[in-house]
Amino acid sequence: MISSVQKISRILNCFTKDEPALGNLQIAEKLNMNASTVHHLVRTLCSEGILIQDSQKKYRLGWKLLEWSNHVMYQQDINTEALPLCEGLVRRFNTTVHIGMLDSGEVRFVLRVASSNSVPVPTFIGDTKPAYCTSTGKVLLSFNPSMIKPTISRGLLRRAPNTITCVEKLKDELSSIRANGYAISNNENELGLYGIAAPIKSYTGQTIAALNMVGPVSYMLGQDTPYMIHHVVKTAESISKELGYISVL
Amino acid sequence: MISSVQKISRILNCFTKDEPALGNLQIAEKLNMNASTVHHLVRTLCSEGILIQDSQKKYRLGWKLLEWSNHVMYQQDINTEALPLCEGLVRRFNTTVHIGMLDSGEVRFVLRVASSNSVPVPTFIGDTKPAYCTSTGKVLLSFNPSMIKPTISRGLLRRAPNTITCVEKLKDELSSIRANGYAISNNENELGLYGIAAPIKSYTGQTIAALNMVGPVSYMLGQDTPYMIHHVVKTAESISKELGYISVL
DNA sequence: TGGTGTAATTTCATAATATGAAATCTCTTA
DNA sequence: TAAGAGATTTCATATTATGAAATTACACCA
Repeated sequence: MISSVQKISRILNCFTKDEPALGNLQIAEKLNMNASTVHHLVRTLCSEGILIQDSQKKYRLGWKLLEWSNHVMYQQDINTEALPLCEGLVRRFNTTVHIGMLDSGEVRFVLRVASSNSVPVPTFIGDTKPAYCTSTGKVLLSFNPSMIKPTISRGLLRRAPNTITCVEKLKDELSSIRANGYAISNNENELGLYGIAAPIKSYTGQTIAALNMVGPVSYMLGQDTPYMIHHVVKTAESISKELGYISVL
Repeated sequence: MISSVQKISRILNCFTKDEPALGNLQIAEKLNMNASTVHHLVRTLCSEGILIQDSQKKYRLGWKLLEWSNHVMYQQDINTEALPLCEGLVRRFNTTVHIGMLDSGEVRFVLRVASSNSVPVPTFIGDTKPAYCTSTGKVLLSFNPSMIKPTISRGLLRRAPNTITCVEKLKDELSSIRANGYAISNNENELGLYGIAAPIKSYTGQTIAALNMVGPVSYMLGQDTPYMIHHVVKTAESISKELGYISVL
């Protein structure tokens, strides 16, 4: 049994950066659904502003999604408080900056800031990545120890040359991250990427999110890395100070 | 007959800035729907990431909406190209800046930039306002003459002391806006607000959106208004140059 | 510890809505 | 202007959503 919610979700998922506009038949084919069924759904989605139909009769994601996304709680706070600080980092280092949160034992990216100068990095808002082999995830785990066991129990698969696949080594790594106040990931999740992450804390002291800056290994190591780390940590601290409290995820 | 799309849309619309978290019964009451019906929908919405359930069992808008909103076509381009320029305006003048597009004869705001220093202005992304009595709308109308007639035919209601309610006067106003390259709205739509708007054009020369800067009348007239206008126009031109082409709405 | 109240969640027979094959419309291209 | 491709509509039927009532979960308090 497939519910209407799932059908709608699938339809909206058809639209991507590479295919921002789709015709009725294109959607129906992609989803292996009947064209008239899709048509009914798509028409109603249009009438709600969730899709719009452009001049070539292709459908596109609509303004209603913008409206809703602006009410997503953490997004509100992040836009007001964290965005300008993240943009500062991007400008200073020509990198890509993310904010990630733990979601069911994985890292979910809720903010991404890059510019046309940023060294390109393939990440997307809403994506998840494993927690044990990303700088963001390791920060979140080290400051949320209750999540360590469930993460480990799913297994530590090798994903890149330096992935930590030994439970004991991971625990040691998380301890030193907790001690240092930041995490590094160098070729641990994706070949060629180097990330720095630091905790963002609420007023209760709980680490609710992590600030992350990524770039190609060669680029990042060609910079003054300690200086970068210092700025990531300081920025995360500023965000923590400003954010106050977020209760979600 | 009420479709599943509408039901879902209504549920998501329940979540606002003021009520970012709602329980099952709260939603059911608001919508006058059966609690178990709402529950079924809400559960599936959670499993798709469209809602999330927080630690107090309240539901909130979820990360999936962020993901989709990032694929909304104009949002992509606007975030990359226009956002930094808008932020520059906000910083320089301590105002609130919008980008609006024509949508079925009304102005739909697709971007809003403000800061904690901005003089507060009550506007929201996704909102619509009448075209004939807002600076943004007047710019869009004056550069898209085919929309003038349908707008007028809905009537020109007085909404504030200076609303233009005479068709001839509006046509004159639109001509001079076309000649000047910018529009002013002073107490025309909302009491106490003063707006400046300038056209954003695609490479075809078509005006596809308008840049708008608003503030309280007293604040705006206390500044160097011509200087502000100059900057709004210049910024809109820069965005036009960068944006290239947007085909939606 | 147990009792009470509130809200979330589940169940399942029934009511209501979604489905899809085929017909029709609407462009675009030759 | 004819042919083709895709969008759109129709309507009898299949499928899914609905909601009253039962159950569970949990917080608060004596």
